Amino acid sequence: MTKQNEATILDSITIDCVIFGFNQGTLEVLLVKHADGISKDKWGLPGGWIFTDESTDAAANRLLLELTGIKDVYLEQLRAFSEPDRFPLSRVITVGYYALIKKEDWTGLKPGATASEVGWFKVSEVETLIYDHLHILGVGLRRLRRRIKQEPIGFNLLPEKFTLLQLMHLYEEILGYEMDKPNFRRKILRMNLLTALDEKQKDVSHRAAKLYKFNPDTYQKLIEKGFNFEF
Amino acid sequence: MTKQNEATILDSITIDCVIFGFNQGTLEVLLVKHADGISKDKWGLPGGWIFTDESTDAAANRLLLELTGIKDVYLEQLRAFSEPDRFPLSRVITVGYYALIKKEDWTGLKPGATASEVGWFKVSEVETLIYDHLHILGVGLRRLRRRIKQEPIGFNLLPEKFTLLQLMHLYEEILGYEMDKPNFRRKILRMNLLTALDEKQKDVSHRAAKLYKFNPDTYQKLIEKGFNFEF
DNA sequence: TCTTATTTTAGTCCAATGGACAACTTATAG
DNA sequence: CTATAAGTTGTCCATTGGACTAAAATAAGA
Repeated sequence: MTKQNEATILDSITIDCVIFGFNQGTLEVLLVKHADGISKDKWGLPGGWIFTDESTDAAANRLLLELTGIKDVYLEQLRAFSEPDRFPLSRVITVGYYALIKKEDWTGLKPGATASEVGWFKVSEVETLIYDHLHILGVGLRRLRRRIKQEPIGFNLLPEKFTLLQLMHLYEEILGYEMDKPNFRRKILRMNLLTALDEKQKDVSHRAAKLYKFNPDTYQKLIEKGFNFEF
Repeated sequence: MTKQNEATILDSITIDCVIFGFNQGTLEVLLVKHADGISKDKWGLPGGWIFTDESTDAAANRLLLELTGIKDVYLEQLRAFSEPDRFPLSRVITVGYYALIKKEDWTGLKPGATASEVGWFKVSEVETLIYDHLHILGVGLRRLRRRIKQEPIGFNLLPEKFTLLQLMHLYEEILGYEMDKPNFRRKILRMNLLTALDEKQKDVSHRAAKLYKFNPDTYQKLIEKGFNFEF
């Protein structure tokens, strides 16, 4: 986190991003190991500075693209984190974001990224991070838990095509409790948000589950009719 | 909005606050008229600078105390607003807050406040504000609508003692639709959040309604048992 | 072809809830 | 005494959520 161009970068404000991914039934977060500075060799959230001519939203999107090479990511601001002593060297306020990415799109660190090392970690196993990043992660997780019950954003963590059971496992992992399979099916299908595909799972040693995809357009139309997603 | 002390105030970050009040069945917001500068004589949200040794939460609380003289106000951060051109003279990011105050506590502008004029306006009738303040107000209103369904925060807008019908009217006004009296009573009383008082309304030309108060301690205990407020 | 695994799918049961509605009771000011 | 508007009780019904049972389907592998 070194400033590259004093003239075009905002002083004393940064962004930090909680990037969630879902892999084999567990919720993961992308962390970076700092290459130098006072937090050398310690893990933290990916972050960066904000150009004077861009919004924080734009800065967060740029960071995400730089770091992952992925465009059009689900991204939402958490809030500003501003404790005076949160950053030990100077007074820096950070604007936190969280992002949901499909791990299938992740092809490894983009060449030329500044961090010395990046890695995916199980959210439940992250215990220490630099500065107040553990706190920001916690806020991000709570926000995700709340949002996923009110808006169909979970699909951003799954591949384009998924089975209902995968979706249920996603909910179970994030919310932290188990669900009933038949009831889950009924409830989610009743909403008419999913399109059943003519495809099935492959390479499984049991009856292959049908694949579905989430239909954002349908969702929009339902919203306009007053539909209220709720889980 | 002029800087008073270059040395102890953060550059390029401000706070702005949407202060809601409830008066005779309508939701109101506190606005200030700027005394000078490019937005002289125009209405906007109350805002201010942040000291280098305080968090934005602390700054918002300080602002509220300076402006209203009221302590212990319900206050929640909305988020950072950061469009590069939101403030015409320079690049300023603002952290938005919204607050709920009991209008009975409001005794007029605190002497010595900087704004030339302050006033309460019906939220539904506010049409123009300086900078992006109308946008911030909108975000605040949406947040209030969402929160009031999930957490018992509406009481912060009512007097200490209130009738069930007053509470219902508060919900109706904020959410924008009418409710059924008997059903509302049943639902809210079933939650056991309210303590019935031995007092009644006075000076009404009909049967006086019983007064209730909200009990935060009871709420806390219920939360710990897994209770989930929902309206 | 048979077995095994696990999903898909259909269906039941019950308690709780929300919404709509009717109607009666009470108390207060004037 | 009366008009007023709140309090209060209760019914009805459609919907939902949760718990549970169990049968049918199908893909891989032996």
